[in-house]
Amino acid sequence: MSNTPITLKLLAEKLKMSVSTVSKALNNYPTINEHTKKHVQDMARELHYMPNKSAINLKEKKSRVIGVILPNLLDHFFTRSIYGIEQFATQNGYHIIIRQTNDELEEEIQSADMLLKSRVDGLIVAISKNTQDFSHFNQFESLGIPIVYYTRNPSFNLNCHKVLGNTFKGCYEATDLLIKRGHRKIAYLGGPKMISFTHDRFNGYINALKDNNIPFDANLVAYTDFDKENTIAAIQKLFADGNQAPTALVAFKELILFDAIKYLRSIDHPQVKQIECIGFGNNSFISYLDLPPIASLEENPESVGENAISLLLKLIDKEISIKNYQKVMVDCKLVVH
Amino acid sequence: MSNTPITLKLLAEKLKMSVSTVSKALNNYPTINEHTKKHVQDMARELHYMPNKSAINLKEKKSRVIGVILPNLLDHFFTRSIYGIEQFATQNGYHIIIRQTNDELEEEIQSADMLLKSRVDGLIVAISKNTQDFSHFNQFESLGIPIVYYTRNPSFNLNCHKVLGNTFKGCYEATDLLIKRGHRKIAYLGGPKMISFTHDRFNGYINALKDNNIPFDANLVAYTDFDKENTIAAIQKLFADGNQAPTALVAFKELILFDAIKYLRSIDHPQVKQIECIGFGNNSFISYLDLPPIASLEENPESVGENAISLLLKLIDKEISIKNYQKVMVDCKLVVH
DNA sequence: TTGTATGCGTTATCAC
DNA sequence: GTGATAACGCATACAA
Repeated sequence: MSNTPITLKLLAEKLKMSVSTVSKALNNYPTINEHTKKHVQDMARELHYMPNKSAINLKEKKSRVIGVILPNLLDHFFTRSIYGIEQFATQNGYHIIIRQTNDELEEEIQSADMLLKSRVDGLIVAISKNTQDFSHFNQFESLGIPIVYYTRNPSFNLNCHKVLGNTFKGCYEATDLLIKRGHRKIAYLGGPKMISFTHDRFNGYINALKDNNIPFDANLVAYTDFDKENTIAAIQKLFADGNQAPTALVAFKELILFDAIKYLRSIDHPQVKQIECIGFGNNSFISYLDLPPIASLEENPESVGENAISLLLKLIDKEISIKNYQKVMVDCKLVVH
Repeated sequence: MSNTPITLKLLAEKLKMSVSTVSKALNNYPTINEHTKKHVQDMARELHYMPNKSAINLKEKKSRVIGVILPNLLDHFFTRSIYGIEQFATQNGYHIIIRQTNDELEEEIQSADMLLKSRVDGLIVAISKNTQDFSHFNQFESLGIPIVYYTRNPSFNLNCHKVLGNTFKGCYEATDLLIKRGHRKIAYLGGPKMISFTHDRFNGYINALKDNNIPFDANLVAYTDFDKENTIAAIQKLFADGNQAPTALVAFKELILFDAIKYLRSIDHPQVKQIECIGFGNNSFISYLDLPPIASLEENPESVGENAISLLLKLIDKEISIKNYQKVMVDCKLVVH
């Protein structure tokens, strides 16, 4: 029933002080007497005073809203990353607006436009699989609104802030494990070439082969994206030559492996039960699969998200200069099932 | 570079009008001349004028923030429902704060507290599996902050606004389909008894049996929650008597079926490949399973979420009186795989 | 039909 | 150390 929220003015009246003194006391101004400070703060706690965010934002000319652009919330990686972002944002008095692009550049552009109009204080972006042109993000930079790119990194080294998984290391360890288990024909199933899915992971794969003196075979490499047809085409390519067919697979995403195995079973591939797989994801559904990957690369999406927003808030607060481009790497973990 | 956002004042200066006229023109006040209106609106569009949300919220004494309390974002149902909520909220100028309770009452209470302090304009809640006492939500009601309960409904008929899936109908159709496929011993695997998981679904099951003249057998009913151990215990109970073991399963959640099948395989149950299952969920991972459910009950979570926030906004805007308790049902759809 | 003045809750710049 | 006052951007009661 006491439905008038308590304001500074009310607090001041109760305390028989001026609004400005109360404000300063609550904000720990050095010029305020310690005794008054305590008095004010006690009363504020007692009356459950909560500052009005809208008033502060108006005063500070901030929206306290962060925009997050990502391809898809049905991908567990992004859902989990949102969890990390949301937690950290809330703790720091920010809200987030999530926009899904369905991995389409066109929708990414629209999302950027919408978020610009929403006056976001900063942007966290996982680019779409075909984002090559970044001009739709220029307007943010020119307004001094910082952007942190996360998970997905433009292949060409754009000058930007980024938070990425250490997929090189992850892919190296996965490949190494498969080699240690006796595999020699290990295929690599890479993702969309435009983004970081490719380079770091591929290099990890290559380096593990090299360090174990296994010659690289270009026939054991294929690329796909998130479309099942492309994955099947890639698998067909890898298994085209029955004699040279791989005995193990490393994939840029675990989901791809599920499709791969499903396809190999559908064509009754004789070796399907022997093939060992590892991919990025560590999906909890693995435990229900008949032929599960032998290990997973846990990407710690919550941590990636948290690092992204943590960096973004530092940029917003100008603790880090917007031109001082940062690159943060988050480790993957090889989980053997 | 033009980093001073355009305000009403600037607009008024350019137009050589007063701020209030401009404001009224943009808000389509009837007292404003049509010609001036058009003039103002054209100029606003041209200069990309966007009203400052913080100022409006301050003026209107609203936070334009909706709190959403739910058990878990890793459950696809909730992720998808958030999608519906988020879309609708954004379109109407609201933001959402999501709090996960991990299905724990204690965390639910903390979340409610936190959201109250955030001055949310309304609340959307999916209660935890052991929420029986609702006193932590009383403070909202007494401040006139509306609450819509969704998906999970307190068993006892609390006077409240709710948006629920029509699980009765869904369960009826699922059971009916299994009967039509020749099953007579159909087990029902129910969820936590405190919430709506139980009653409506169970009644759907019972009614389908009755309408098909199949006697009800209490041995074919078991209850579990989201813990695997409890699910296994429930399955053990159902399959304790080899001769009377069910040949089909209806479950309150599809995920439960995955655990059930996994367990039955682990004990080499002779009939495991013949058992036909249906549950609520329609998870996309089904296509990777060796022994998938024969059908799924698609709950349309996006629609449930959208209905919840749509109702909530009407309550906030007082289009519906807060005491005029609403109940909205969203249909399920039986999807045969 | 348009303009003037006031206030929403807070912080900051002065003056006392 | 403390208090009056202006300002943030917008909406509206009231005056013209």
